[in-house]
Amino acid sequence: MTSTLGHALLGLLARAPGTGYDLASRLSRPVGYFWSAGHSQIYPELARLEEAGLVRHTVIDGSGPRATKRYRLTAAGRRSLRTWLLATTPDVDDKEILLRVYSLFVLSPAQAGAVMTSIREHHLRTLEHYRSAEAGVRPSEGDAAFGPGYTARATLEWGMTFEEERVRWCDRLLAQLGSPADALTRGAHSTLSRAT
Amino acid sequence: MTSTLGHALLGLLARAPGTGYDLASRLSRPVGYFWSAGHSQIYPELARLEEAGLVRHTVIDGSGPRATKRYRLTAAGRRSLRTWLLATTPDVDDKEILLRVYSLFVLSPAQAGAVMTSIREHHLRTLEHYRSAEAGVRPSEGDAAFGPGYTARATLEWGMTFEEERVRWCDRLLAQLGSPADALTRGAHSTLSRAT
DNA sequence: CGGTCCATGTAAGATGTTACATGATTGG
DNA sequence: CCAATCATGTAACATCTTACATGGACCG
Repeated sequence: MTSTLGHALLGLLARAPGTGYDLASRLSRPVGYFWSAGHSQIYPELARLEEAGLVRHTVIDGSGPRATKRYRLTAAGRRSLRTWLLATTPDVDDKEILLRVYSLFVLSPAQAGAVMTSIREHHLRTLEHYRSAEAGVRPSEGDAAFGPGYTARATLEWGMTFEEERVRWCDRLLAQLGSPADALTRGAHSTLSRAT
Repeated sequence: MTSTLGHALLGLLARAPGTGYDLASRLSRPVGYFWSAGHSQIYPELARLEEAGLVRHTVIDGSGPRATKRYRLTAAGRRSLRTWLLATTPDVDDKEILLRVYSLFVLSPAQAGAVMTSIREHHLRTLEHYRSAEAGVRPSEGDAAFGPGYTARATLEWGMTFEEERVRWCDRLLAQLGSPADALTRGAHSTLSRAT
C-alpha cells in the first residue's frame, strides 16, 4: 500500500528522526544523487504514513506560522521497511534499487546478502537481454559513419556498459558482506560469483 | 512547447514513418532500453504534434474499428528536432541525454560533435560534484561493517562509477566522429560526411 | 472457436513539479 | 533592511500508468 516515496522516508527516519523540512533537504544529498522529492510531496506523505501507524510526530519548539513536527519511526514502520526490502521484486527500477541499498543497513548481513544477490541477478538478466538484442543491431558497413544505426547502437552500448558496472558493483558489496569469514557460504550463491 | 515525449516521437519518425501502434512498439526495443511510453500517451501526443504542424498523417488501409493512420515527419518537424538537439541544456536528465544521442544522426557531424562535447562536460561536472561530496562521507572505522554510513557510500560509489563510464562513452563517440583525420579540429567535417 | 496481432481511442488514477501562501529568527 | 534559513501547508498542472472499449484478420 505504501508508495516508494513512503519507503524512502521510512529509510531516512531509520537513520535519524527529523522534520519534514529536514527530510526534504536530506532527500537532496546524498539520497538526492539518485532521487529527490519536493516538500509538497513529503508533507502529505508523512501524514499518510502517520495514519498508517508507521511514523509518529511530536511537536517541538521552532519558529514558524505552524507547529514544528519532529517525526520518528515506529516499530511497525521499521518492520514495514524490512518487509519491503525483502519483498520479491518483479518490476525493479534503478532508483528503487538504489533506495533499497541505501536502507539495507536495517537488515541482518545474511538478509542483506540475499537482497544483493537478487539485485545482482536482475542486472545479469538485463545484460543478457541487451547482448542478445545487440546481435540484431549489428553494424552494417552502410552506416559505419554517424547514421541512425550507429546512434541506436550507441544507446544500446550505454545500457550494456551500465549493466556490466552494476554487476561489478553488486560483487563488491557482496564481497564486503561475506568477506572476512565465510558468512554467507551456505546461502546458495556460491556458483555464480564471477562474471568478467 | 513540445514535450520530451514529442521529441522522442519526432526522432522515431525521422528514421521511418509509421502508425501510432508501430511507434509504441518501436518505443520498447530499442528506444525502450532507456525509455518507453504506452499507446495512451502516444495517440494524444501525435495529435498535438500534428496540430503544431510537425507531423502529418495519411489514412492507409488496415483492419480496425477506426482509420489506420500513417504518420510522417514534416520539414518543420525535422527543423524542430534539430533545434531541440542543439538547444542548450541547463537541466538534462539521463533519459533525455540518451534520447538526444539516439536522434543525433539528423545533425551534421560537426553539430553532433558539439552536442556530444556538452554532454561530456555535463557528466564531468557531475562527477566532480560527487567527488567533492565523497570527501564529506569518508569511511569512519565505527561503521566499517554494513552500517548506515556504508550503504550511503555504496550509492555514492554507484553514481561515481556511472559518471566515469559516461565520460568514457562520450569519448568513444567523439573519437568515432573525429577519427580518421583531424576532422573536428577546424570545425569542418571532410572525411566522414556521408551516411546513407 | 479462441488467442494473438494490428489498430485507435478515452477515462481514471498515481506521481511529480511549480506556484501560491505565511511567518519568525539570524546574519550581513 | 534585505536575504537566507527554518518550517508547514494547499492548489494547479504536467506526466505516466492502468483499465475500459472496440473490432477485423489470421493461425492453429
